[in-house]
Amino acid sequence: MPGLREEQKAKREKRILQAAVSKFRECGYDSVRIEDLAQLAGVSVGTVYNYYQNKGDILIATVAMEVEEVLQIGQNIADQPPNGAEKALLKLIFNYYDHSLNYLTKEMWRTAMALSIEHPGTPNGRRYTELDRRLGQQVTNLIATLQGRGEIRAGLDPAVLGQLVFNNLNMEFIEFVKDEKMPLKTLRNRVTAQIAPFARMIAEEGPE
Amino acid sequence: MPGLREEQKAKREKRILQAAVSKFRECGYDSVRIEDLAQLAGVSVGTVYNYYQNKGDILIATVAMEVEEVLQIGQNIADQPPNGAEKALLKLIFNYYDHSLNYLTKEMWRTAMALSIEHPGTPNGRRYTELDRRLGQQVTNLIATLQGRGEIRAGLDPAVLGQLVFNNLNMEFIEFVKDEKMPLKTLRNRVTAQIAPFARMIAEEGPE
DNA sequence: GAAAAAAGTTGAACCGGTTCATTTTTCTAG
DNA sequence: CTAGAAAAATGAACCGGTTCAACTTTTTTC
Repeated sequence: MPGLREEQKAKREKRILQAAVSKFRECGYDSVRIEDLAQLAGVSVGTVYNYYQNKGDILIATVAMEVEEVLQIGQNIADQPPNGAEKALLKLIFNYYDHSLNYLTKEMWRTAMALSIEHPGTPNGRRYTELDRRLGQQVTNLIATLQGRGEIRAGLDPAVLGQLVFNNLNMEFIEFVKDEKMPLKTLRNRVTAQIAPFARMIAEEGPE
Repeated sequence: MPGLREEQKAKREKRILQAAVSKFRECGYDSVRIEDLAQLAGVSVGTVYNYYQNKGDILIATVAMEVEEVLQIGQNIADQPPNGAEKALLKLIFNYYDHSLNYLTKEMWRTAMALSIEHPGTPNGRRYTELDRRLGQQVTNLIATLQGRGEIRAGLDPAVLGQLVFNNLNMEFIEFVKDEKMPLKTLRNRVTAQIAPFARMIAEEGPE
């Protein structure tokens, strides 16, 4: 049997996370105090710290839920991409972008990214970095699939191209969340402007 | 005449910045307290805040000094690049990388980057972003110069290529500072692996 | 089912960045 | 040279994330 203790632990952890998702979205990460979350979840401040190492940890947990979701969808796209390097790459990338604000605000993304850069060795930092790695891997997988189909030049290393594309989509996403006023459409346009010529180049047959 | 007040203000600001550069390098950004800087600079805590908006502001000021220096050197490279897209791009990029740890530690870079992402609207955040923009512009300028020489395909937009290259070198630099153990050599190798094939592609003549 | 052990909860205290009312220093007018 | 104004310095107090010793609840043992 599960045991009373385990049951209550699970319930508390969930309540804290739910309080966080709702409060962070409503009031913004910075202005939400641990005390607010504790109150909403019906526990004490100390208990919050029994379930999460620190404030950032709570945020990363919510970000992880979101990213797991796009990774799931991305899996299908990477496995069965549409024809054409440009179309396939943009489909995968737009999948990431279009879901990015479903549960998270730009401020939450900024904070999560800042955390992973500032404290890369902490569990939170590592967890976010690991999610990034899996996203990058998915891009590489897509490119490998396209190359297997003969839609990308044979001489190019999928891992290198994948990293290049991922670095780019990630950096553009950072610029997107840094600017509260930038609409998704602009992000899509910017990345299209960069990926389109790149896709053409890696798809072309070499000169001779 | 300059006036006693102005003179003392300049002297104090400089002393605070010097205290910061030395303490941040020696003890690490996080573990240095404003009180430590104040003490070393011979002023009170409140006075530090008269000269800098907050702790991050002091860091950005030191980062800015470093970046201004590489921008200076980069100017010459962008104006008179060596022959060959790959060689020219890598020369500019390695100029950035090789100077990056002259005055700053990886921790200082991480904190500055995190700051600019987390608080993009603040003066500090904007200042760092502006430095990034100028670095990116320099890459674009280099590519435009190469294109003018006929070393890069005429059909490609230098601004797009520049952004693509800069996004990549910037992201790889972030990975570099996130990993305390990664040597500069590894960073150079990683970025070379990505820039080399890219340079070949944008230099090639198109198919027909 | 009672006692001891283990696990978990609690909130007051700590810490360091930041603020601001007060005091000190410098400048200006007469 | 002095009084008043302007500018700047000061450090105690504030604030919120984090810690931890004391307390409560659950589980285990006999």
